[in-house]
Amino acid sequence: MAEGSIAASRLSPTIKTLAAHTGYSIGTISKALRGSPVVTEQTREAILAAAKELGYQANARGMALRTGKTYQAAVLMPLTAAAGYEWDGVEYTQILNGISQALDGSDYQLSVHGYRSYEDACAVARRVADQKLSDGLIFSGVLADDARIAMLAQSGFPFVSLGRCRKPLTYAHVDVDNEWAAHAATARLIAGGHRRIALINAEQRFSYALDRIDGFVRAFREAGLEPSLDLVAGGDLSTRFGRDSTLTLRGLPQPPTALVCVNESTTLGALSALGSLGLRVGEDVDVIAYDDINVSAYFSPPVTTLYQPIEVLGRRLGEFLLRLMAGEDAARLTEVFRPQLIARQADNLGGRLGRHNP
Amino acid sequence: MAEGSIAASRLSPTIKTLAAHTGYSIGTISKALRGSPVVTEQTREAILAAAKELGYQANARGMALRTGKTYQAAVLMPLTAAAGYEWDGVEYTQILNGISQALDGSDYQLSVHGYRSYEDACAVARRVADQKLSDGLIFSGVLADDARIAMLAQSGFPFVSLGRCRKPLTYAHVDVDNEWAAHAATARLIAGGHRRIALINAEQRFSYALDRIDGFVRAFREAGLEPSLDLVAGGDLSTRFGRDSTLTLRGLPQPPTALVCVNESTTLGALSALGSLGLRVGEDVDVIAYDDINVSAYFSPPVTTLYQPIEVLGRRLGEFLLRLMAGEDAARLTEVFRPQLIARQADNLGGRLGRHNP
DNA sequence: TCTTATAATAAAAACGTTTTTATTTTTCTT
DNA sequence: AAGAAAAATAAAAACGTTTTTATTATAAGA
Repeated sequence: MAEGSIAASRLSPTIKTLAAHTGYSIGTISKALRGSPVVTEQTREAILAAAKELGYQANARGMALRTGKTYQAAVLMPLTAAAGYEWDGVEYTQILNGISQALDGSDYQLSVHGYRSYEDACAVARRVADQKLSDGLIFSGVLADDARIAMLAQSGFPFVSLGRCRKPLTYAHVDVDNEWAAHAATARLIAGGHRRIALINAEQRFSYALDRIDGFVRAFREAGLEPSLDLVAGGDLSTRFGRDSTLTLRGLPQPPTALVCVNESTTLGALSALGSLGLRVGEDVDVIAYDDINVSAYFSPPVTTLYQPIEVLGRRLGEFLLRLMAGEDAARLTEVFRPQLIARQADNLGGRLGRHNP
Repeated sequence: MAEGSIAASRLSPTIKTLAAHTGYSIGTISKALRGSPVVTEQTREAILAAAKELGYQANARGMALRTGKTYQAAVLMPLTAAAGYEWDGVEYTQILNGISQALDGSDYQLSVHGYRSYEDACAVARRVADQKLSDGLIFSGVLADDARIAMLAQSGFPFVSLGRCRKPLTYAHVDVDNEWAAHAATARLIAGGHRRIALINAEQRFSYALDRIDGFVRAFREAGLEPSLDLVAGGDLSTRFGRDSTLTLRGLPQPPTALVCVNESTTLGALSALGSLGLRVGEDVDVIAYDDINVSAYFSPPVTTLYQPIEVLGRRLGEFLLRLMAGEDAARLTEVFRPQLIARQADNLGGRLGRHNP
């Protein structure tokens, strides 16, 4: 008998197998499995026992067809195949890591949709929502005025964004307090005596790039100084960009004495540039980096960072999406993280400051 | 009339909508859409036109239920949430990138399944295959004797592995010629005069770790030398491991004068360790790194690497999986890539070698 | 004890496809 | 021009669920 049921379960058991095995109808089986109160406790137990014995697992496609749900949680992932940009998006592993952890144990599978440009991302988001390719969506790289947020918020499709746009819309999101972080880094360098401070930043269409400039400017203003806005470089956040922009900035008549780098990729490029210029971090130039994959400690020398493990944000993204899909109100599903300052350098050039600033 | 059809397509059109619109039966519609030869060219055209007009997109769940296919391509992704290991798996973004590119335009969606240990990976692989959660599977981190390969090859479930096991099985795979790469790096250092060479390697249960030791040993043997096997360190490939093992090795009575690092993460750790020991790359110690995300050029100083963009492997993984799922023979779907040597250092300590080797 | 309400379960319909079988229409033979 | 063969299409069944509706068994009320 045991062998019989094992043989029968060769091709995985369906609700019909359970029906045949228990004598109940498939409708009753379904209700018992879903925990409907109309079925007797005794019946449910018998069905659950049979399900366990046969190793029954509900067929996701059958459920999906009937309920209209997909049991998929989609993530938009930037694809950058261009040579020299291989570092771009290294943090995505950690984002997916976090989301995957959050989804673990839920009924949802994680599916990844690549995109190659912002326009592409919008098109993919629209397709996912229109065709109901998933029950919810997560994406990052939010613009100041982001069409995805506008579109999805209006259509009511569940989504959580990593980053906030600058429109007064209500939507679930997770973000880093970039204004605060840029302010903290800049203020620290100003306190160390720096006046010519560079900000190696993202392109200004990105919301977080603007946030960082805001914080950068505020730090100067609070110190009663004019911000060195001519030293704000905007670009893709590749290692190459970090290197090139650092070289360019250091070539100016009044070069920066300190750098604020907004991710680890640009930091690596900046350090590479400083190295090839023969400048030593902590002596000739100070660097403060933003770090989300805990890599700055291994640079030589280790640099001061604002550290916020992005995997934590990923986990929260996943949590929020699950809660959103379960019907929770998007307005309550928002969180902004403040990174932690990890001081590894004095940030005052060991006191030798003042050469460029009388 | 136009407004009517647009209004009707509010909730996406199904095959029934097309039937009503064209007057044909749903069976004929289906056949026309699938390109069956039994339907008249004229009919097909009419149906295709209607499909286009209404913006018809086949419902994946309906197809999946009927055909038993899932239209999902699954990837197993290692999750390492432990602090200090955030760099672990940075290359996964590029792997997913490549796979995603390959899948682009196909009917398959990319789904990601996380795992936390080898045992977990086996369990997930089994679940994916048993429950038909996807039509095919891609995974990496292959062991010398890998249960996933054995299991999947036997069951006939389509899969492509990134890496080869050491059992004589037939299965689709993509790999780097690790034996060749380790040999190339080691031979180059030997030619530079080095005799005490360290290999910062993965744990020896991994197939590629053994491959690298093979190449390492072969280089010594070909030079008529005894391999410095006491300088082979095995561990997780984290930055921390790279740092710690370098510190340990350099503390030996006869420390290595050169390091071969098997990925960029360990390289960063090793360079960090050398920096804090006050040793300069290219003067006190030579380093050759294996690099798959093109980052070594930005280290200070840039190190010589064996470069193989992993995104290319990812793309091939995706291609192979598609072809496998289309029925192609696994035996023909294998490719081994030889990385490119990018010389950025002399690798002979600028000639000052010989101190440790009389 | 006989209705009647209620609880428990069974049966049927539906989700959107593909595929098999049945029917109608057309074309070819003679 | 009638019948048979072939072609084209329609109808029905099936995939595995959930949900609605129908039926049966039980309990309550008089």
